[in-house]
Amino acid sequence: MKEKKRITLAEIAKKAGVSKSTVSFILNGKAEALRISETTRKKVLAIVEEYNYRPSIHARSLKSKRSYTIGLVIPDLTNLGFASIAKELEKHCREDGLQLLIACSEDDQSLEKKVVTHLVERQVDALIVGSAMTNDQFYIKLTNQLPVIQLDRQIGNSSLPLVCSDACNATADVVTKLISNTRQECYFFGGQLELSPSKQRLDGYKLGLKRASLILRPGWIKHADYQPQSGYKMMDECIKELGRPPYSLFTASYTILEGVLRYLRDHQLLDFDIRIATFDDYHILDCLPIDIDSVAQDCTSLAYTAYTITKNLLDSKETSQTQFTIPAKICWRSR
Amino acid sequence: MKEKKRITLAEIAKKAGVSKSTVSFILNGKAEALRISETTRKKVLAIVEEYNYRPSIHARSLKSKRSYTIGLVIPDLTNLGFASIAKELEKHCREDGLQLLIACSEDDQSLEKKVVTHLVERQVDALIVGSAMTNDQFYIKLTNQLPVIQLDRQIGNSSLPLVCSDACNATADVVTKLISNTRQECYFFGGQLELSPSKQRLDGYKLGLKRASLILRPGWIKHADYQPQSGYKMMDECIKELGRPPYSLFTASYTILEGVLRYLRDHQLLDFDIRIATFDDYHILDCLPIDIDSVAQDCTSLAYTAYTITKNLLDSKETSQTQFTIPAKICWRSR
DNA sequence: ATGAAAGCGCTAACAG
DNA sequence: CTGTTAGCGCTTTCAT
Repeated sequence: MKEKKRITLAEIAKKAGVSKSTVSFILNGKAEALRISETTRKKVLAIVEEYNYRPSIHARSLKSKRSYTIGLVIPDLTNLGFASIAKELEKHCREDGLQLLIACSEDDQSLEKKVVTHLVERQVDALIVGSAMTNDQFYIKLTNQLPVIQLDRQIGNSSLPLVCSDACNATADVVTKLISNTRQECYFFGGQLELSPSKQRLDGYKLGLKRASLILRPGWIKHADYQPQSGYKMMDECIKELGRPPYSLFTASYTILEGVLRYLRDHQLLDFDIRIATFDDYHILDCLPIDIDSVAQDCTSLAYTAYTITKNLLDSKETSQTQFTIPAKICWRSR
Repeated sequence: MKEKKRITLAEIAKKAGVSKSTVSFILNGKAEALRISETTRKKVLAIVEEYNYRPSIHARSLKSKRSYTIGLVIPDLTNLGFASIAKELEKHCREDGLQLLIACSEDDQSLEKKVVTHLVERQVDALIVGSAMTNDQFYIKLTNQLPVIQLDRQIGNSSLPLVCSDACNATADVVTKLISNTRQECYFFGGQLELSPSKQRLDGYKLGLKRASLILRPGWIKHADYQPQSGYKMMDECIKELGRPPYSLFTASYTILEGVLRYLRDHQLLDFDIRIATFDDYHILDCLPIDIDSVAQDCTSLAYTAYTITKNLLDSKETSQTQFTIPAKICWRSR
């Protein structure tokens, strides 16, 4: 590996017959502010072009105290929603010459602290987090070093900048529809209640019941985590309690739904007349024997909004609003 | 944002009453090589600890010509297989104090070049690519700057280091089983033939036919790309040709399978007695009315192997073998 | 309108 | 065994 040494600013300056600062100014768009002659500018740019010069990001970072990177911490890259968001953010960053650093927390608070610390040591200029924390104190402390933006999940009722979906209303709509089919029973299988999206989905469910004038019965709401196995187990419990599958059911995530479906399949209940709706949309829902309405988050918009806030904060543009709610879409499939 | 200035090497050295180099050596594990006294070492480490000193990665990079980052280029982060690999790689990197930089190419060759160029400008120490190229010339050129490792896809028959699944054998097994159920017909729906995994899957299919002593009929093999719509379309064509769904079918990816399933659903054919097997494993396959055998790549092992090769190349440990084939697993579901 | 020069924080060769 | 010192490539203030 013969390190093909890249050309440096100094060499460009020499070739152009000007000083390093001149080149630097031109490259950083400070040419007119300093009234550098058009001639010099053109000449320098030509040489830069010719030698395909690229400034060293590290030298620049060292000097300017910025790393031109943004950290993204999410629970899990294999979760389609977070992966979509990551992909969008990466694109926006790249288009602006930034680099996105992605790290996963596995929804483990201590691992989350660890990966965040790593990113901070890497001098990320800003941090976007889908946090598993229940307290924003850790992030508040970071706040005097860099902007921290909450994505998809609110930590407690933290006042840090936030972008998340309006899960409540869409969930309520879907649940109301679920009930409207003359079913006087509707279960809810959810994940960890400590996570803000869980609360919202539950609130939406309750609102849906209310709108359908259905009174919540004890036992209808089950909570575990977002693993498929948990969905399986909740279904098992539920059936043990009822002696049959519930007439209708809202699952608070696709993963929980998977567990439920697997249960139904394992027990040959896919034909049973059960109505299901779920949070999260996946293409495969179009292919199932059961028609499942779903709430789809607008990942593109979540990512775009989070990115915009981050940029504004980095440029320390004063933004009055820092908490954003993105409407969720509903994919209707039920008749 | 009052930039809480972090403490520097120089300050640590002063506090410890030693020189910068001493501290640097101690921190870089070169203490014993230089026989630095245990006393000094302890003292320095104590101070480092006390002030929670962290070296500036940028200063270090500037000096040492390494960025302590590895670039990963994949077609799409929302593809579960690639996301799993990315997640594993990120973990390995983090544990070694490296940072993984992830970028998506969207399977677009010119975008791929662009993102690679970005990563190279960021001075990544190595590059792991799931490439959409058909010619390795672009990467060969990079090779004199940094190690390039092919992941999951081989570019042409490039001799660059490579880690990929043994798709052929597992596919053959699954196809043989598919046919064994006394069906004398077996279709294949695949993606872009230019991509090496496509070829392998096709080879596996042919091998499977041969093992089952079934002669390939013209028209059985269809190729488009890996989009669900393509699966839908291929199914449509197929049914138009046959006047009924095929008796058995191998889909070369989960996405193609989705398209097929959607077609079947849209046309109320889910009950038709069709046998399907697919490449890629997803939990949801356990929940479908059709029992679909699937070939599952071992992402953990793919990632681990790729990472190990990369590390060896970075430490320029001579490794004789640079091309690795990871066995794929089969998830049997059919009776 | 342009240049000189002082670092940013670290590594490593060289000198003691 | 430890200290001195010269950069790495860039930004930016201050001169000219």
